[in-house]
Amino acid sequence: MRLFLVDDHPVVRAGLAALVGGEPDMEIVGEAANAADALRGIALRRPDVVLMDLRLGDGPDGVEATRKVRELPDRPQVLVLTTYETDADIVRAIDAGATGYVLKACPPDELFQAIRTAARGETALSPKVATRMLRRLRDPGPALTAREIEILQLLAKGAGNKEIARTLYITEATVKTHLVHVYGKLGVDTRTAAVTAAVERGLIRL
Amino acid sequence: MRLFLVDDHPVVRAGLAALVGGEPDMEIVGEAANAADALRGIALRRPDVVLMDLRLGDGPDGVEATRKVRELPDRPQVLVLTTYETDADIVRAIDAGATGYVLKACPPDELFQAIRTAARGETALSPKVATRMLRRLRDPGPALTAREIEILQLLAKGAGNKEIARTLYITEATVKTHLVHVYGKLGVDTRTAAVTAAVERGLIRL
DNA sequence: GGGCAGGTCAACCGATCGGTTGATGTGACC
DNA sequence: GGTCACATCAACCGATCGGTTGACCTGCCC
Repeated sequence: MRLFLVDDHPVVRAGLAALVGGEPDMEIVGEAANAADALRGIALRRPDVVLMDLRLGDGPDGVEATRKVRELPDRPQVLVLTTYETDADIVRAIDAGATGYVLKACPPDELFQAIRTAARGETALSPKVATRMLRRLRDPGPALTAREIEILQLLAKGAGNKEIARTLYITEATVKTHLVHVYGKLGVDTRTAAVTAAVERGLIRL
Repeated sequence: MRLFLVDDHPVVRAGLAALVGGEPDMEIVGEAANAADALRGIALRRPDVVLMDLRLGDGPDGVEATRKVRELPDRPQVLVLTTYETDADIVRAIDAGATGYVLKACPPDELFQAIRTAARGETALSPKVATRMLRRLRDPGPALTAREIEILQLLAKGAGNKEIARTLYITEATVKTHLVHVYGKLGVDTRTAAVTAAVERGLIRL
């Protein structure tokens, strides 16, 4: 099994290399610390599975990188290996074509299993992640619209309704309507609480 | 040089072990994934330097662990090794008795240097961290009071002025006065913007 | 064609917020 | 003793926000 590592932390790359070194059926054929290097390296080394971090320091993030990797001719499997477990991160990664999603905090055996599962093209999720996804399925929750997210992002910047209206080329009345919907969906009743709730759920980033 | 690792990510612990394994003057005498195990292990193994992550999953965080480690009879040096680089994290760690502060994203050589520096009891800072600290020195910035931080935390929960007043046993007028000060210090003019600014500067956590 | 969800807008109200000025009391520091 | 930072409170104003009701249009699915 040929693996390619994408992570901006040298320590993590060394750790994966060390752990994988103990598995006879796995081999690391390359690594990269950012999206651009990763694309080049993956096209060249043609790994079976790419282990991808979501935060990559400067430049495009892991989600973008995943999307591009999945557009390569070989379509290598991408297993996201990251620290974060917000719904939005998970959904965005899967949506970008990731085959699985594993947390760095998971025990090594779980990671190895996930890599083997991903190599077969099957979906591999950390138990914690799987639990989270199932909870989402049982309770789909609010599901904000794209417009509402847009409003939230401006809200987080501290913009007033008037400013939001100007920015989005709509009237203040419309902004207020959207806000009422957002409050309802997030179960809050002030703009500030809406922002923190949205951040905690991974709907927006600061 | 006897090292002890404290990090909740098995991958990171493996990475540090692998990297340090290449340095003849270093030896890992123990590791732990949480504060309680760390305290026990460190008291037992008596390392020269403790590599400490700030986020440790459940239980007390790295700052608390650092404080307790520094209260042990041997007073081992603590080198904080983490992903985060907000001013508040750095200051809290140093304040808790950390000898140095290094980012996981740094190249291995930098890390080794920092470990050796810390072992001598001298302060070791990542260049990125050092730059940040110097900027803070040149431009001390706002420096919010404890009371103002308290207000900010309630603000982040979406509390209105009336609720903040009730919670802190002061009048609404006083809350407004504090808020005016906070706005001025953070360079914003709405409560929502104050919250995001405070989060970005690491003054409060969500 | 008939829903239905999403987006847009209007008018209105009371409550809250942002900003101001001015004041008092308390510690710390020199 | 003076001064300075911090925290506390009051009264006032205009602007903004939260909440409501009702309306129209579009695109989509059945």
